[in-house]
Amino acid sequence: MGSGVFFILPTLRYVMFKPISSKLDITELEESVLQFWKKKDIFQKTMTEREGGPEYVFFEGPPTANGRPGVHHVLARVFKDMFPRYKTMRGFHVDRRGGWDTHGLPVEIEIEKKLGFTEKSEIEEYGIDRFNELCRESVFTYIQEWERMTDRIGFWVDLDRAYITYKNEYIESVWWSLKKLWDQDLLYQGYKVVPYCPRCGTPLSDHEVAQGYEETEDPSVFVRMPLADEPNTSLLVWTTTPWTLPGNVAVAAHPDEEYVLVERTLPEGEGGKERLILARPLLENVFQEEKVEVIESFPGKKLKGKKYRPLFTFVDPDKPAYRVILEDFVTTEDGSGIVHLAPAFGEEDMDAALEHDLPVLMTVNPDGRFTADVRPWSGMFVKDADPLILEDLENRGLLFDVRTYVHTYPFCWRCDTPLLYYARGTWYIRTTEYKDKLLEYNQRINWRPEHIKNGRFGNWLENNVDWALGRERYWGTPLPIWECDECHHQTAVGSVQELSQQSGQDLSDLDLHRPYVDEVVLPCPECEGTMNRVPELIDVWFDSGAMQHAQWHHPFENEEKFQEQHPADFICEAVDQTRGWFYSLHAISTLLFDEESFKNVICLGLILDEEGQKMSKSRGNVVSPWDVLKKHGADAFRWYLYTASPPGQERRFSSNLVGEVVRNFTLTVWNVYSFFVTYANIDEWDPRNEEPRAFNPLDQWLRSELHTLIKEITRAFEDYDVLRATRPIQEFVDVLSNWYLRRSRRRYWKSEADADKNAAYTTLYEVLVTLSKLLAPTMPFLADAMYRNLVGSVEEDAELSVHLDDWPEFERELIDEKLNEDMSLVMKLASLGHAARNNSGIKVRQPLSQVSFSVGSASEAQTLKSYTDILTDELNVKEIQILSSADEAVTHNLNPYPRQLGQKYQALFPKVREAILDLDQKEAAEKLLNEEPIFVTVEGEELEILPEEVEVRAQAKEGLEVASDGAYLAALSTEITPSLKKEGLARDVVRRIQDFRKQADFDISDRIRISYQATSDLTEAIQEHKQYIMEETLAVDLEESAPKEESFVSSAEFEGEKLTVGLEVVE
RNA sequence: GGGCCUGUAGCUCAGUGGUUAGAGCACUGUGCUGAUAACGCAGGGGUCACUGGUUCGAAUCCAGUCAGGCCCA
Repeated sequence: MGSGVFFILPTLRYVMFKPISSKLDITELEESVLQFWKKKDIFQKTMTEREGGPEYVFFEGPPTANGRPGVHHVLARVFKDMFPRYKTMRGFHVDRRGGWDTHGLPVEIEIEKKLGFTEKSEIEEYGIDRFNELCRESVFTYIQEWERMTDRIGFWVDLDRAYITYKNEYIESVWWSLKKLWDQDLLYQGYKVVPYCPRCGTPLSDHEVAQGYEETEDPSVFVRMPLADEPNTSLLVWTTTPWTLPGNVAVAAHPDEEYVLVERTLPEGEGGKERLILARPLLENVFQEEKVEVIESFPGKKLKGKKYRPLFTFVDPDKPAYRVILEDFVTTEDGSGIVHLAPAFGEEDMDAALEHDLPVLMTVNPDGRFTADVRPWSGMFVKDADPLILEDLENRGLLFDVRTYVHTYPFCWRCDTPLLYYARGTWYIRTTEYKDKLLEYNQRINWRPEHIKNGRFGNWLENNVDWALGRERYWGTPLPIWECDECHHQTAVGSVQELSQQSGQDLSDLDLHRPYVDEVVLPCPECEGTMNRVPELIDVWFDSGAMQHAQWHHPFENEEKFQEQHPADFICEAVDQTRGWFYSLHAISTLLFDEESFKNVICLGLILDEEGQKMSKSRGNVVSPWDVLKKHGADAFRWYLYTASPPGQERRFSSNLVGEVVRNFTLTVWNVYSFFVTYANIDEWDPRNEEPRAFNPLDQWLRSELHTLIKEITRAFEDYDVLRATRPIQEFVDVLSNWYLRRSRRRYWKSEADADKNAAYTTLYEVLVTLSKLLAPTMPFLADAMYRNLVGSVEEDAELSVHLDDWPEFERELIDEKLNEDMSLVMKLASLGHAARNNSGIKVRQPLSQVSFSVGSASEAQTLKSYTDILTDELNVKEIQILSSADEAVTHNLNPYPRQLGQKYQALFPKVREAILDLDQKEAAEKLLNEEPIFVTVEGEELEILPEEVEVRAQAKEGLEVASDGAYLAALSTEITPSLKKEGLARDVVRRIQDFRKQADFDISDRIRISYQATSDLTEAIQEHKQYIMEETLAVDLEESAPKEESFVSSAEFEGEKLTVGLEVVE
């Protein structure tokens, strides 16, 4: 033990490091680190101290604080946290501004529920002003819990300066961007087909629609649409919604499917024959048993542009209509392969209408009843008119067949009315015009996981449709477009100032929300009329996507800040944001700023519960982050999320899995750290000392591994590869604790303070300090606690916190790959040695004379020779031997490596393999082990087989305690001589006394006196190894006598011997 | 219905062309320990979702099927 201990009283002892308990109280540690950060303003300092450094730009995707934060929010937040922390340590300045998303339907629904509303109209009756006030209050219902959670998990984001989407300045910036789009003619009014409840008179959101799918039976109708230019020939057209037929403007066929013209005989009484066109794969489906004659067969393309006579002519189309168009969405699984298109009542129909410039016939009123134009059924609910429409067609000979069709169809979740797909006028952003740029700029983004780039996100951009911006709601950013009552002239307003000017009143204090903004009227510049704001709000996704400029109130303020902070270097959200925030950022940036919005993005998988179900409020399976935080702490929680699976993959989560991290990783780090602090303090070891250091191979190896680790981790961070930035640290800590420290332990508590000991401390110190830095971005609490004790206690000018220090640089000259490989061979052999001992049933405490190893090559044998010290010690044997193929103990056989030989000889490989196995195995093995080639003849050709192409496996002969794995084998000599036996007994004595010391609660460095009584063989062993026992147990005296009364007395039995000892501390 | 992802031990996940599929946890046995709520060694536990194909060789590549998830219809 440290020499100083003897002469200086403990209380006076100079303690370099703050003593720490070997038992870690995670919660207490983390809380104290949090307090320290707060007290010393560390987070602010990480920003201010890096001012002037290069900028690293992070965008916070704003959450909504009207719900409690869950585990999935923790997931996103810890991933968001690690890169800014890392970049800060690399010298970058990161402005980590927070944000809150505050508008939107979910907020409104909460309030509607609270007020017990079931109809939209109730909101207006209640008053939009009061309603919106409630929304405004509710969005921060849980803000304190969000702040508490954010703080507790160590997500450093500046919430005091957070942008808030409902603020006037924010809305004004959004208005500016909308005006800019308007000026570029990218904002327009058009139709969007939405799921619509005719009874409630409102469109439904996707979420609402998804709740109401039910299986239902609808008519499956085949109608004839007679071709205009070919007599007695009709297209056979299919629909399940007869009420949409008066709105028909075209039919669609698939361009590449095969279509046929058939002739059939009309039933008795109708006389004659008719010709019909339909898809060939559906012939049987349509005609079933009936025999028809196929006249002609052709691809769908041929039908393009064919004109037909409309079924109804209630409304005059304002554009050319009634022709065949080609669409890929047409299938030949149901119906006839020719689909009727009514653009007002189907999204695909509407898209096709836009693409082919077809008219849109509005034959249905918003209440779900036919318009006055549709004379026979005017005012009738469309579903009720179905049979009448069919009857009409039947009478006119246009109905071919009516069947029934069972499918899932959405119903209103409130009133169970079947939903109609119905075109509503709304506002669009013409993103399609920028499709090429959207795609081009997407290529510049580094997506994690990569497949999102050209997969989910790329496909979404490929199939880009104009962004439907309008919402007929209340709590959101109002669309700043005013329209004249008289001449319908429209104008967009891009700022409060503009609005003031145009309205002729000072509106600088106007709340830009409804209903106040609706009260502002403008004089029409084109006529005498007045202009009112259009009723729509905008999609909340536009709100959050606009944060890239709106958070700075750009362009009204902070121009420099905006330039500096765009685009983002890094953003991170879950994969469900692909078409949400990721898209809205990308689209707005592309259209407005002509560049990508973010350069790197981590797209997280969703968190599932233990059963693999999505966590959601409605399912009630949400794991509260607080349960995890209280039990296991934030570091372990974070570490689990980083290391459990690739970030992009969905993951099952449970609190227990986080507990594993604590046991496996956190505590291991802690134990190494606490070991170091304990012994360094006892030895008064000072990292600044300039005493000589003699690094042994283990030190060199550990440092080589450490610098390899720094290199790997740094590369992984630069690559946004979270698994590789974390998992290797875990592996490193494992070998640090279970190999380096296990093998080096005695160096720390031997008496001499020599160059070897100094080297051991130096190595461990460097490793721990470096680890604290490597762990800082991911385990910020533990890392800082370690750093502040290890570095802060020593260096006067040390940084206050690891998070203010620089990231470690690896030193190339310390990395020795050969050494790394050699050591892993040694560890492998140690493991085999343990296995052999285990097989023998002889405990490790019993020294044995020798263990023999067989290895795979001459160079490995060389390696083994240079590390015999480590192995003799680890395996408690006196001697290590190397087995050669000539030895009696072992036989060898050959295992041709498929990888090498298979690639080299391809189809010949099986024969090559045979030939190798046919050789004299012993002779061939000998050559290969000496790194010489062997030769085989295959199909008359002599082939040279190289040593690296064949594995030489060792097998022990009978009668030895062995363990083997592939080429490696350990054989143990199991003879226990009387001398070995005594040595074993002495070690047993040491083991018991150490145990008693622990039981007696002596201090690690206490010197003791031992008195003992033992059976005769044991006594002999103790006497023979007296010096050894005294050294190991820190005894100043070891004598055979009855224990004194005041001493700690205990006894033990082992190996058939009895031992009683009395221990007393030397004062 | 479409797109993307996933399916490997009881659980969480590695393995992306090499014949003998791994790790950690959990379980059983055993050993070690004055840093260890640890650790070492061993054992049980697998139709690599299924079917077909390519290949000397497939968990891995291809096609299809099934199941789960997300997004969109």
